[in-house]
Amino acid sequence: MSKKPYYITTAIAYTSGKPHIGNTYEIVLADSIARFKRQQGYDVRFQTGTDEHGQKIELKAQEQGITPKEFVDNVSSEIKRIWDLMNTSYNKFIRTTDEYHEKQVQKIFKKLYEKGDIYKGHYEGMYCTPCESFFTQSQLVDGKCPDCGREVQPAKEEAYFFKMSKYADKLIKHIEEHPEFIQPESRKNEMMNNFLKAGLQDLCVSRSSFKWGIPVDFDDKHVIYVWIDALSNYITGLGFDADGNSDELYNQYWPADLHLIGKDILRFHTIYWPIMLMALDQPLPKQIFGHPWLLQGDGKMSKSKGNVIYADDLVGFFGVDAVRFFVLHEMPFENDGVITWELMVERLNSELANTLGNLVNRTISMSNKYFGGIVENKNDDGGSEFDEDLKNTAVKTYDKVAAAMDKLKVADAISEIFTLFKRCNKYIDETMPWVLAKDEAKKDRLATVLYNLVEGISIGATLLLPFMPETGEKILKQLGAQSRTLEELNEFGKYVSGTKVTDKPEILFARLDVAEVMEKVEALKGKSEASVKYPEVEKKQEITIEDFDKIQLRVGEVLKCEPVPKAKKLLVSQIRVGNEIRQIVSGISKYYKPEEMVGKKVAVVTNLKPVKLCGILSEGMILAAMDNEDNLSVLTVDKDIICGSEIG
RNA sequence: CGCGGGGUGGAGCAGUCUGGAAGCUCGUCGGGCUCAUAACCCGAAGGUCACAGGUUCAAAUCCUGUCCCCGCAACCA
Repeated sequence: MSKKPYYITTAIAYTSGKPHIGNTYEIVLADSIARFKRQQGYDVRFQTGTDEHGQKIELKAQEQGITPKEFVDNVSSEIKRIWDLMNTSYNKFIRTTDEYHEKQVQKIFKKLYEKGDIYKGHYEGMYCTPCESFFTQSQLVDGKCPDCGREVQPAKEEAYFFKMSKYADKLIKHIEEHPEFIQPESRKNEMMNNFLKAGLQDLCVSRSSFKWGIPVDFDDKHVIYVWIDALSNYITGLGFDADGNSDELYNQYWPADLHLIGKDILRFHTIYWPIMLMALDQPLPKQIFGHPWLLQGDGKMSKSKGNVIYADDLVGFFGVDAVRFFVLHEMPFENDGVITWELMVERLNSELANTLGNLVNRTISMSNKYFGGIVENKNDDGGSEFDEDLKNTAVKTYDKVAAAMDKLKVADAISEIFTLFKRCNKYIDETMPWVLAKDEAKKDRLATVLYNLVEGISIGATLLLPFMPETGEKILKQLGAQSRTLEELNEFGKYVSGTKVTDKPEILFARLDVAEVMEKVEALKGKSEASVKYPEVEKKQEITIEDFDKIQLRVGEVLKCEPVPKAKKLLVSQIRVGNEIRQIVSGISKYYKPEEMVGKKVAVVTNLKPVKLCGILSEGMILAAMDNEDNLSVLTVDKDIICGSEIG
């Protein structure tokens, strides 16, 4: 009897930097699903990897003075290290710089080109020659290059386009006929209404503005842009061949059962990717789940805010399984979840240490104390109804977990398991083993109570394996329980009567003190801050004193300042510069209240070409300094000096 | 009228699609117990489900409008 295949993938991680806990969440989620499916008897293939091309990487490598390949080798192995640290059971770690992948991507590109689905066209826009970049009209700043401020010329660049519209109707039909295709369902409507029904534009699938990518083999001025390169990983990782000589693996596992991705890239996976597959005459994946994000307490995590939480740090404090538990349990199905150190500690203490750890510990201690560790089923229910209730809960847990997992509600699945552990704790209070122990006549009853407990915990621990593999194993080992199949979880009493539990129960999760943890976290933060302190000073082109002299700087006094209606970031100031009064708009409302600005003597650029911002004329610029942590300070003069004075 | 998410006991969230006694975790208070990691079990207090209208026998849930918060986009000269 051959097992049913189940192919699950995560998005491949972009190798621009170290992944934070939000990125790590995805792989853990996928891993728990993969492990659960294996437990259910599926032949699971689980693929993850790294997406390693693109301009951003080219630039970062350049900054560090290494080749792009060296750069991505470093980051990719770091990502892999963290995936391994999280104890994830992927079968395949693909890198988009792997040779077989690159070769197939070229073939796919060529095939689609020959078929006519990809055609050579032109990307039109305004071009800045020194920056080698295209901009749309709306991106231009004052009609000039937004990066360097130089003149731009209207230009056309050759590029390849994918005829998306050709397949749009077919895709719409597919989505409508397969309600499970896009999950959660609310996202489906978003995709349909915003993109598909509005009409698909042809997608630009090549670039010639940078080199770090897979070259188009029949036109080497171009590299293949991220869509075709990255998305193809799901099939190239199985040995797909565009000419029809695919590996056995491909036939076995494709189409994928589940693409697990972040909600931000749902569009690419539910529109571009299916269309690519249609163009290749390949079946579509069965389901795509755009999971929500894991956010840090004070807003979205970002390196510049210095509030990034990394998986390694968390694991260092709490251990792998506690972190797995946290991200899986705390992440709701549709809305973004929040992670803070305090919350982490709270969960660890209440659920893991108190409910679970303590339960295992007290059960084993009692077995040792009363029966020298031997757990025997004497089938003495003592005439109580508690046994029945406990058994019922235990036996039904698997079905509840499975039902939740079918809907990808991993958090709910875990909650179900903990409901069982809580039921076990309650059972102890109901049956009061310590009272039974005082009565020799109730020895069989006592034995039965402990047996029921051990059996209940065994069932829970087995169910826990996909989510917290190490913990599940540890518990089963401490109990001396044999591994069992899922069918055997629907039956109470599979624990072998007469087994001896460990005589030295190990603490599974130690309680932590929030204050102490926070102290250590602060220390950790301090350390990393000290080492990354100063911002990099990028080298701009050298200028002469004459160039500098072109800029006219003056001291100006803010007479009046108010917010710009309809604009979030802008303040408009009336500034006296010598004998004239200028109106200047600045994007500083996040940092200064209008009344704070009034009276300040600030540095002003007075010969900038006036522009309109949100409909308001701005005649100059107030100079301000800004750091990486989102602090901004306007430059003021340090002695009282008359406004209009020249700066230079 | 840019796009989207959200406002539910002190905190964090579920419930909203498919109306039908307001639920979970933490915290607080009271009690029980002592096998255990000061843990476990029971009970209580605490909510006009942002606000205002509407539909309905019945609204946290459906409809309309308003206010507030948070992302993204756009202006950051």
